[in-house]
Amino acid sequence: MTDERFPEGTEVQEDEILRQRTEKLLRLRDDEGYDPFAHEKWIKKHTLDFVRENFNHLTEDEKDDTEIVTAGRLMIIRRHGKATFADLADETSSMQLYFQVDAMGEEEYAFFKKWVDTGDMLGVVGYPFRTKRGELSILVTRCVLLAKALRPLPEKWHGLKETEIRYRQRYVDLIANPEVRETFRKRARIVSTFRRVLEDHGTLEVETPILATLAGGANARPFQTFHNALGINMYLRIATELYLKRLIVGMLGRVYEIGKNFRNEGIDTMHNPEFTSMEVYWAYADYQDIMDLTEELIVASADAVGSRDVVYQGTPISFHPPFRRATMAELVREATGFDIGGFGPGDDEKARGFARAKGVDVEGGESRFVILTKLFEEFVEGNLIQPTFVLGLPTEVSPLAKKNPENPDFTNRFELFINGSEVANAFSELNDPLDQRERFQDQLKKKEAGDDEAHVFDEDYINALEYGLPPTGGLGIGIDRLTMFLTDSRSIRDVILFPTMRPKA
RNA sequence: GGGCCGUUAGCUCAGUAGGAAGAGCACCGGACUUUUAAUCCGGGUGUCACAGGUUCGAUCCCUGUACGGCCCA
Repeated sequence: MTDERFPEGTEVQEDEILRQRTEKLLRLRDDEGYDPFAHEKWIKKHTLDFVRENFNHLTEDEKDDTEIVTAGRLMIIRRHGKATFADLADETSSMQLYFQVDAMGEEEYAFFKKWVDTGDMLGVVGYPFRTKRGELSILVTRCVLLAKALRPLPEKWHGLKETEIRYRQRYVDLIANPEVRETFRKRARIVSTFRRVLEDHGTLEVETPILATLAGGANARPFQTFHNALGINMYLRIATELYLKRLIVGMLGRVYEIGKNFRNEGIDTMHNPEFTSMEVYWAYADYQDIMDLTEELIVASADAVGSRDVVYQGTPISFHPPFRRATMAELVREATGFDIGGFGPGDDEKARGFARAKGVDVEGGESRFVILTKLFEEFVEGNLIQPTFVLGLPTEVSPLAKKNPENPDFTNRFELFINGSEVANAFSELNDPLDQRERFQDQLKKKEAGDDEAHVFDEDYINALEYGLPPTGGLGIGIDRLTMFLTDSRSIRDVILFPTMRPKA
């Protein structure tokens, strides 16, 4: 259906409010010669927060002579004939506006009354005052329609709840739910806290390829794509690790990268196919130094968004250092009675039997170290509610970590768990190129045995190690998950502005 | 991948043991110069997610599909 008053090709929506508002916009242009979309800028001198902070001293019925020039979105209008109250919201706050024919003049007030609707973007000039009822307000002397809203705002009292619309049309969610804006501000504060702490430690921010011919550095299936000009398959990175360590070989000393990784796996409340991680590598440091750094980053983030005492979905979580530190072997022994120390090289089947007896799914070829890891995942992980460093992960599941010289079956590695989820992973980096080659070969065997999440063999990375990687400590932290816990967000989608969604239709 | 739940007006939600689809807010028209979920008078704006089936008749019952949510793997 088309209408000759709409530009060629414009589809007139069936929605009644959209149609009315669009017609109103066209009448505004035709009848008044006023185009709200013609404005290029507005000199906004004051935020609503500024007004609130600086004129809070005003008492009932008191007005200040400071001229305020501000702007924002009109959220709600209360019309009373020749006077109108409205709530204006901007990026900092919101404030009541008072439009009065005496203060604005007949013509200007009539224009406002006839053409301005909720949702519109409005430039406002006026004076701060406090109403008889005690509400700090702006007495408007002039208002300028800066952009017209053709679609109605969601319900003023209940807001927008429908998760599907909230995620797909985040802009509506952000308009309707100010607490969502606050969550993303907190996320930004966490990220900038990371940058500040890392740079205070002399760490250089770098950028490494997202698009590469190999996707290494983690156990995960990558997204595949194709480069037309080169005629080759390429992958989206699953981790930044191997590139960053090449930079340590290249004598950059301390480097970090904050950016997106992509893993081709399922979506749930803890996983989004693209997520943000921070990885950092320090030359000459070991995993103990990195544990201290991890604690510092997380405590500073908690401070930045509010408090070290957090309640996550009803569960109190304390971010007061030091965090608990325990080895995987200890934790599994406490939880299940499985003592890895009692299982020798020939005891893999015995270990599998133990796991089967505990009801764990066992395929048949697992080593006692894989069984230890499975028991950890099954019986320990979910109970680590308070921040806990889990140390001493088996070498077999840590192909990039340096072995513990006292017990080479285990590595100098830790993972940090919060609320039962892995938030950080760190280790003393394996820098022996001969050992690294063997580890990659083990991974290759796993891949050939059908594990399509096994690490890829990266020959150039070995080449880099052959030039000499100094002893190095490295860390990866999942920014999204940390943000969830620090903002009491139930789903990872609540801390990602535009989460991955299946297209409609 | 499996199980459970959801999808009704722009938004938040009712509803029908199967008989012409409802409320509040929003929106439209009118009144109103201190309201703040303003109030008062008048107006319902809908492909009941989609496609089949059962039935005289389906938003409701059945099957399938799509999208979303939660739990599990």
